[in-house]
Amino acid sequence: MAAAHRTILHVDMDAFYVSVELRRQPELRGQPVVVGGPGNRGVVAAASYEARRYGVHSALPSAIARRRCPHAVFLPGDHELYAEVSSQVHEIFGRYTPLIEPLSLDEAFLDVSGAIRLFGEGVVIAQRIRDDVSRDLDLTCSVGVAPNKFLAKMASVEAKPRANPDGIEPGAGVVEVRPGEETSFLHPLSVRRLWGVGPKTYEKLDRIGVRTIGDLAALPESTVVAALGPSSGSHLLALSKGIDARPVEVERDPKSIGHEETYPHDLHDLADLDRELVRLSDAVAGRLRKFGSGARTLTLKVRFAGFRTVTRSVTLPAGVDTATEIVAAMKPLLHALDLSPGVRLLGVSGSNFGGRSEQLDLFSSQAAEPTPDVQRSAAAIDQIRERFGATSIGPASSISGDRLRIVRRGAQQWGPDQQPGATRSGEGVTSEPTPRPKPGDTGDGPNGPK
DNA sequence: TCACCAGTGGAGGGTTCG
DNA sequence: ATCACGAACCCTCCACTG
Repeated sequence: MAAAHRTILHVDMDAFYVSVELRRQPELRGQPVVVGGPGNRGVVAAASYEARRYGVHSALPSAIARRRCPHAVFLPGDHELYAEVSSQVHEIFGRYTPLIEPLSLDEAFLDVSGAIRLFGEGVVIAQRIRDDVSRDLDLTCSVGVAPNKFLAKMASVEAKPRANPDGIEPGAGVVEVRPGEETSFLHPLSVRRLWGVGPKTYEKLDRIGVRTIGDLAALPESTVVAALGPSSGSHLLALSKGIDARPVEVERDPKSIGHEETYPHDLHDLADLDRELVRLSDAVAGRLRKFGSGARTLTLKVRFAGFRTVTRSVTLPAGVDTATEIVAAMKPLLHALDLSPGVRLLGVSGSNFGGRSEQLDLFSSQAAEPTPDVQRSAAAIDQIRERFGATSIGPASSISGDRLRIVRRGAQQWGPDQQPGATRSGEGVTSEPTPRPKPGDTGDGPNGPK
């Protein structure tokens, strides 16, 4: 039988990317430091608490961050290093429970219900994890302890340090919401804090007089469902009462795989767009093969100058996993659009998995079925990249006219570097998907409790 | 022929999160 | 006066089937 209640931890690293940078540049400690895309079209991925005092926070456009805090040190970011450190953090979690659900490089849920006999209460485990992380990795984190994921996440926010214009308040480090305390903890908070309430949903709730989580919890389900729809409505109402039965899920298969890129300058030339389409398709195809499944549905995303965004999709009879096939499906969709305003962003993604794609072994010629050339050459490309690096080979049509280098900027994380003249060779597009900046990390930010 | 119903899957857009 | 990237989920509309 299931336990009477679970003990869930939400662990959130403090200013993660910045803190990792400070380990190798200790002379920057105590200064405002920002990690993110430096260009005009970039955003902040992480800000030190010193920088947050000036209103700099995750997802803030870099241009604004620079204005708010001109003396801040801006660093470009090193995703590979953060991933490496993240796995070391993960290893520490593993000392206490195998039930770990990573939310991003710097956040995870842990179900420690079964670890209490061995290590002590939830808060004890939380503190031990903080001690381990501090001692072994020289990093700090904040931990929420609660009977479910939602409350644990809310609690970790309360546990965090806070930056105001006047200074930095250290956080409690660990905050627990005990069974029975759910509503007293939750109800005074702004409904904006609910997981799933963004600006639009807040607007709808505001119109029916809901400001706090308590306001929402007091409403009949029919009212909430009428305002927000059946799915979101009943879900948010449950959360407002502190109810969240979602389990900590150790491994979840992705439901879509895609790449998109914002360009330092809007693209007008169809040849440029076609070339970019090939590049993105090639990146997606490579990841589909690595994942071991073809995508039946392919979606093209175009953001025009002026920010209007459209998507166009097709569903094929069978899954595909080669650049050739993806380009063949996407090109007509792209060409059917009026591209005259100029294109700011292009994206390609695959979903609806299930098509064929066994990893073909190029050099042992025992392919089970007769293999189309496209697939055999795709497998060859994967192997060459495996051996010689992601930039070693790319589609001929992704080579830009004015230089002989294969242009694979790919794995662009927080926006274009901008610098119009500078060439950038960079990492292959086939690397892992990009992480996140998160506005909520600051604890208060632009929209605190009203 | 029309209207309606329920279910399904696709297309397109929107919202939210990290 | 500036807004990245990757992914999940939701909603609405529509075509089609029976």
